[in-house]
Amino acid sequence: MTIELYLGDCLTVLPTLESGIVDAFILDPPYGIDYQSAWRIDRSQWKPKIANDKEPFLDWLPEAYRITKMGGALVCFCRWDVEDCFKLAIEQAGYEVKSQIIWDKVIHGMGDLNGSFAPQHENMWFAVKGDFKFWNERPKSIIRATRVSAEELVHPNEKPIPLYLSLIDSLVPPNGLLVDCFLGSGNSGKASQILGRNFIGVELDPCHYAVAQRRITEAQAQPSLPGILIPEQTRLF
Amino acid sequence: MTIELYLGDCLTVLPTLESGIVDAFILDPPYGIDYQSAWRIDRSQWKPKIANDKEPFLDWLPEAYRITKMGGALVCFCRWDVEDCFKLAIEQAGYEVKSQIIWDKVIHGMGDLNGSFAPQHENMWFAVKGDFKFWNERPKSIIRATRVSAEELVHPNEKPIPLYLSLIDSLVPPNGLLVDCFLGSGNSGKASQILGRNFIGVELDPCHYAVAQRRITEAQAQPSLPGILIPEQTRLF
DNA sequence: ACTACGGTTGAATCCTGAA
DNA sequence: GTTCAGGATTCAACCGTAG
Repeated sequence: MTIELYLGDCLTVLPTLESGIVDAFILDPPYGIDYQSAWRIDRSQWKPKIANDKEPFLDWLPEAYRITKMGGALVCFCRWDVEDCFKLAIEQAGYEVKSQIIWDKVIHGMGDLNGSFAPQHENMWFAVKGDFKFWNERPKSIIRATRVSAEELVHPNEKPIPLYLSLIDSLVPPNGLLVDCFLGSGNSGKASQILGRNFIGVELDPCHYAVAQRRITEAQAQPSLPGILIPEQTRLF
Repeated sequence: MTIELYLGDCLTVLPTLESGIVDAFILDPPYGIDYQSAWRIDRSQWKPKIANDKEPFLDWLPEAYRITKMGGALVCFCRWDVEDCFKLAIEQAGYEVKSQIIWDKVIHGMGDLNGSFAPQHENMWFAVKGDFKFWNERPKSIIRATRVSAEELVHPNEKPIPLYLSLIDSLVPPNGLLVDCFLGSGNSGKASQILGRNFIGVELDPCHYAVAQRRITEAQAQPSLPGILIPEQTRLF
């Protein structure tokens, strides 16, 4: 098993990688950043309501597609209010979107307290290049995993390790290669290491990179991990 | 409490209603996927297709918006692969989309067995007209409710009563008015009756209308109802 | 009252071959 | 070429019945 970490911009790192080598991308790109996008897209087709003229960052998609192998996959986190433009961009890069995956965060967030449902989920698009088959069991479209608690949080949009464990176990076969070019907290890499999959990670921010590198390379003996939640049933009405 | 049921097209019934009287719409329009339910070898057991289901049906939205009161709400079911055009149409009618609600069906469906996550959820858009406030508790964005069992199923895409109970309880205050102009099985009306909210229902198909009418007006003494599921926690990894 | 067990089903999707 | 009908397929949850 190999783990490679790069400090740098994915737009410069991805082009250095060979075509058709990646079994799966699992990543969590910025939902809205100040960036002058080179992405050519018919804006009349989507109406992202992103504050401060910020835009979803999508320019990495064509390179990601290039280095994905035939039969490989992509999982891209996105919030419900920007998911339509992510979906369009993923399709325009060449992928076929096959499923919407729901991360059930178990513990809800805040948002508009009076006029919106308490946000207890986040979305992912599952897309494939060519003829994808699950190497093992077929997973389900809802994955329950408790949010990382505020105290342990090292990155503002950190996703929990059990969530990554579930996704990686479904999508990356043994000896397969996982790539995350928005490493953030490094949890994708840590989960990849736990499951023994090959991993390439890229992170732009030196602070986040240092934290991620420490976490991924730190002692491999892991204590008990918090789990994916299998719900049981109780009556309410 | 009043319950009014109309046999007819919502495009002709809605215009006869007064403006600004509706607290909430909760409805389940044709998705536009031309789905054949319960595909089985024994053709006599096939459930009927949905009428007018070649394309998402959206023309009712402007009239729905007109008769919604300021501070009123709309919940519209849709599937993940058609939700973007529903969202756009809801916004174009004048509503503000505030939340994506996930119905966790507990039991997954079939779909592409090799290359898609087993579909275990359906989506709803929650949208408001003007300044909406929950009259009671703030609900969460994921609602778990087991699919209607096959024997009781009277409509191919019947949604379970506990799901409606949860939504109505959140969105329609006591003495408020709920409207569903795609009545189908009539479960929205039945749930409304159980909770004592005023209700207006419209259904185009005479067969579905007859069944819905019988169910809604039948003896009000209800036995114990199956429940919304509150998941508990189990470790997997 | 509880457990065990068999039967049934799904707002699917792909593929093949006919029309 | 293109549309359409029909057959094959998974698996966890649920129901009813039997013990």
